[in-house]
Amino acid sequence: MNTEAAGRAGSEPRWRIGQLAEATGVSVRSLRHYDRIGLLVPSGRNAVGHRRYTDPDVRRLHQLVALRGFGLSLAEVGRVLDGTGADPRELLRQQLDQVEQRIVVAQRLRHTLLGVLGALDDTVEPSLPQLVELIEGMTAMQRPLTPEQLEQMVEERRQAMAELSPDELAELARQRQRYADQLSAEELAEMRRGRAALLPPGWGQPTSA
Amino acid sequence: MNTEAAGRAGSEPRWRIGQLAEATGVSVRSLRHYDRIGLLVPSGRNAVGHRRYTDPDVRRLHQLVALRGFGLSLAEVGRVLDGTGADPRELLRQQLDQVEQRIVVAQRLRHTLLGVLGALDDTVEPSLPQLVELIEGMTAMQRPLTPEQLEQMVEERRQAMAELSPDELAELARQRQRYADQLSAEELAEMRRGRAALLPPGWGQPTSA
DNA sequence: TTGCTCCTCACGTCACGTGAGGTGGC
DNA sequence: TTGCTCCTCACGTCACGTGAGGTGGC
Repeated sequence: MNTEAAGRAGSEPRWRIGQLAEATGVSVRSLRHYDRIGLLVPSGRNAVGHRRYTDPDVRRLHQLVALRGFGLSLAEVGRVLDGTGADPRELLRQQLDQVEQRIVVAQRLRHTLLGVLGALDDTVEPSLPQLVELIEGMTAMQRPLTPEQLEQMVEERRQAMAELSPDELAELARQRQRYADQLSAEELAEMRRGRAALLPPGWGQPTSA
Repeated sequence: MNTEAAGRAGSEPRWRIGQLAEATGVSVRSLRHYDRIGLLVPSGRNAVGHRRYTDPDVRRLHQLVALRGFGLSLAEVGRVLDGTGADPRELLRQQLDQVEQRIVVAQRLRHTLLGVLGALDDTVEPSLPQLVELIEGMTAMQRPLTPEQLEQMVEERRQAMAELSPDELAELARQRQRYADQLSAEELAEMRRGRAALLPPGWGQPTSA
């Protein structure tokens, strides 16, 4: 009597791959991939080979997505779901360690980037070689620029400045302001600290046009 | 007169690939890779085809490593070094954005992991399905477990508890303590908060054996 | 003369994305 | 009957790692 009475046995409302993808946000391609590697093999196929997922399949998919979200590899996810392999809590602890490492590394990189950007924002359109030299000096070399390098950059900057029209200067100032407006107070402070570390004393003040 | 007088012309002390790798920490395989994709083509080869790097090549390598360290792809690095492509400062700003995004995501994940681990440390060897259910409940579903789910887990835990020998219980307590000792006060606090979010009120207190 | 270094394929990694070319389902 | 969905290859991604099999350099 019901609309589209599905097979009664064991409640098997079967999902098509596209429906499942739409409902879970997992791509069709990913679902096929999980099938191929044996991580999530649909319980059935229809007569022409189309995948049909059952509710338990869907449940496994949810678990898969949750574990994958913790950064486990698909191989690890498979081992956890199948009860093989190490204590999953140990895996989660390792993930925690890795995430904390990643945070530290990313924060260090953020600091360096702010420093370099701070130094660059103090320059007027440095030439590419100059810029690369600056980056090189700040990172690979792990030390501030030498006074001679700096003097040369300053001189070249002065030259470039002198060749700019008032309009161009105004545009540069606007650009810089737009960028500064996007930064938080904390980021600006960090940028200043980074610049201070790179440049010799007395170079901290922005050349307010 | 000198030992191994190299070619006088333009100071060309040529490096072998192995020496360069040793000196810079970049693998031989990476150097060959950079050669193949045209990012760092050694200035010469000897009679039998061995790569020979000049000082300018080494300089470019240093710059390459610095830029790569900012998270630029090798394609972007190539464009910056060759002066093609967009303003490198714009690239660095994009990298900054990405790094900050990564930090936020990683911190969120860290928080979730601490919450799950906190909840798991309150249980006695949950079965794999239970554990996966817990993880599923905390993440994919974005909501705490229902009272029924929780009640079932509690009951199963009680069963598991009852089947443990005193020695096994003591070992469990030791394990848990060892893990807690590795955590900072801040992490423990965050873990408690995570657990509080997962479990209904009144479930916060660790069952101190 | 013996290692040591170097060479070029070429497949593997990881989790899919992206067509190509074709067939059934609603 | 027309789209829409689904199918299976199979190559591409990204930055290399890792042998295989072989030849010159010190």
